[in-house]
Amino acid sequence: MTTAAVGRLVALPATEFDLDLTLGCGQVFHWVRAESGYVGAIGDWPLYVEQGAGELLVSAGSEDTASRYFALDHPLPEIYASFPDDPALNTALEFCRGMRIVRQPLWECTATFITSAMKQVAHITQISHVLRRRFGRRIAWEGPELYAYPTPEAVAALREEDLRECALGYRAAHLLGAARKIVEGAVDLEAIARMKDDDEARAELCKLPGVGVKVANCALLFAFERLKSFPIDVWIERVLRETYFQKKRKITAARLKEFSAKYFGAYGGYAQQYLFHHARSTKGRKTRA
DNA sequence: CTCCAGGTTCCGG
DNA sequence: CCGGAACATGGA
Repeated sequence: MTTAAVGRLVALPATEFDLDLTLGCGQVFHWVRAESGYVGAIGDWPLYVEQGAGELLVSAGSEDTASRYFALDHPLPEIYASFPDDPALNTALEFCRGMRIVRQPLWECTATFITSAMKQVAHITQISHVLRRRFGRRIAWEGPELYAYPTPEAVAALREEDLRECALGYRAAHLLGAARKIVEGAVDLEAIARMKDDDEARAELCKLPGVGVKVANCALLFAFERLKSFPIDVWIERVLRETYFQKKRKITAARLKEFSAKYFGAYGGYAQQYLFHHARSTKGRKTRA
C-alpha cells in the first residue's frame, strides 16, 4: 500500500493517546496493521490511522468520524484522577497510559461480543474477519480490502448452518437469534442508546440471545458510552479475587459485582480495561521480586 | 493429550 | 440466589 492509496493525512491533536494500546487491548478486533499504522472500518467508513507525536494522523475527510470513534474528547486526566489509589491499578495505569475506550457502532460491537463467549482474543478476531468477508458489504476505497460488519438484516437472512461454517460453534444460534430479534423490532439498539439508566439498558440488551451480563456490559462500555460499566470476565475475576479479596472464600459473583461498582467509581470501565489489558499482557511473565 | 479461552443458558438445591 | 453441566472450536 502506498500513502497515495489512503490519501492525504491530517493530524488531529491527541495528547494522552496511544493507538497501539487502544486498538490492541481487546475492545475491538478488526483493525489490521498497514504501513506505519492501521486500516479498518468505522461502521462502513474506511480509515487509515497512524500514531504521531501528540497527535493522531488520519485520512483527510475522516477527522470527525475518527475523533468521535477514538474518543479524543474523553478527559483522561480526570478519568485517571478518579481511579482509586491502589498498587494494582497504579501499575495497570502506568502500563496502559493513553489507552482509550473507543465508541463502536452498536450492533457491530454487541454482535462481536456475542461471538466472543469462551473464545480467545485471536479467535474472536478471526471470526470477525470471516463474518465481514463472507456476509459484510465490501467498502469501496483505494486502500486494502475492507468489509463492513454484516448488518442485522444480513445476518438474520442466513441459516444457522451458514454461521456454523464460520467456526462460531454454539454461538451461531445466539448471533442469528439476536439479529432476528433486532430486525423484528423486539429489541431496539438505538432506543437502548437513548436510555438514561444503565441498568435499564443492560436489561434490555440481555433480551438478546447470547447476551448475558458480561456481554451486555462490554457492549455498554465499548459502544453505548457507559463508562462506568464493568465487565467481569475470567481475567478480571482472577484479578479481583487475587488483588482485592486475598484469602477470602465464598466470594460470589454478586459480591464481585457489588464491590467493583462501588470501588472503581464513575469511570470503572476504564479501570476495568486497564486491569484487563495489563493482566493479559503480563501473563506468564515473571514479575521481578 | 489436557487445559483454557473477554459466557450463556438451563436445571436442581 | 447459588453452583454445575452442556455447549464448539482452536491455540498453547
